[in-house]
Amino acid sequence: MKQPREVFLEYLRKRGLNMTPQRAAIVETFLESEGHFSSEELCGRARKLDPAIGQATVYRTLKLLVESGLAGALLAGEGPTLYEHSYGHAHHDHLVCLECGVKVEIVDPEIEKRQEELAGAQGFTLTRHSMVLYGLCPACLKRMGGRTLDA
Amino acid sequence: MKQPREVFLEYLRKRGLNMTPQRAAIVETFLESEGHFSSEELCGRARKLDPAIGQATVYRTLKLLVESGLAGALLAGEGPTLYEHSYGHAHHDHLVCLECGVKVEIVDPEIEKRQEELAGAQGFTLTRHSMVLYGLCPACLKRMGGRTLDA
DNA sequence: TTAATTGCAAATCGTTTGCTGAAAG
DNA sequence: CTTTCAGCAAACGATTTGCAATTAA
Repeated sequence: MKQPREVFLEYLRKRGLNMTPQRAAIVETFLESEGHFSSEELCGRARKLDPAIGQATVYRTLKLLVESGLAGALLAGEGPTLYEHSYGHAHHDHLVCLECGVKVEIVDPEIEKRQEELAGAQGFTLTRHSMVLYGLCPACLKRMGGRTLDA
Repeated sequence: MKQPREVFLEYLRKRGLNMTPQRAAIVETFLESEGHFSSEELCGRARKLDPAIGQATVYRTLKLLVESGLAGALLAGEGPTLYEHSYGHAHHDHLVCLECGVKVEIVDPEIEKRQEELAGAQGFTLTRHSMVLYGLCPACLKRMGGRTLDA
């Protein structure tokens, strides 16, 4: 499997785009970041490499990262879009705690298979999907005791 | 099963809120609307009953409709939030065509069950979930022939 | 009378875009 | 040279909010 930087460079080449110090810094920062993070967070981190980097450039580069297949975007209904690594990662869905926001990645071939079947039954060809399960994580469940949830 | 207007009135009462002509017009319009629609669309329709209704009031009333259980909100990653009837409707997920935007509602007890299992395996208690399958509907599939999709 | 409600306009928030100078090939 | 880029600030779209003037109970 090619390494991510190579994938990105190839993507740029294919599109007739250039590598620049800013893009390099952002990609570098992206590759070093773990979990889920927003464009703004990434910008903050990238500025440690180059304080002059603009938020707009980060947005533009994130778009390239997504298109190149290195990054995945989680359109959170609430708040900013979160990004994550997607190169070399199997597709996964998310389990989110409504209290503390912790996110757990889950994979289930059975659900994936059923999704294909359901789509097929309607004559659809699936491209992608998003599934997010919301609830309470074990820690919050314990911490809140039996009280109701209405955050 | 109580009728929706009654449900809404009870909800208002319980919260110490008042019924007003504007709320009545918006609820009425909501109940007559089918499928998925945005706050703005609903506002446009409600103005046929009362042209002075403000967009802000529609947003505020939609929030009440959701809280009362009459409406469900689809946090579309793209564009405005779409609303639909949820009172007396079984939970369902969505199948969306990336080309023409048509939305099909799907229900599958098997997936619902599997979701509970997956969440339980992580110690989570599920409150709700959202699942959206994206792809091409039969019509677009045919219309586009074998061409690639990169809209 | 008294809290709830309205419409408006201004404010937010995340994200995109127009612009002008700078830089990559 | 000729695009492509960068950074900035202004523009955007959806939604929320402050406010002063009504209105419901």
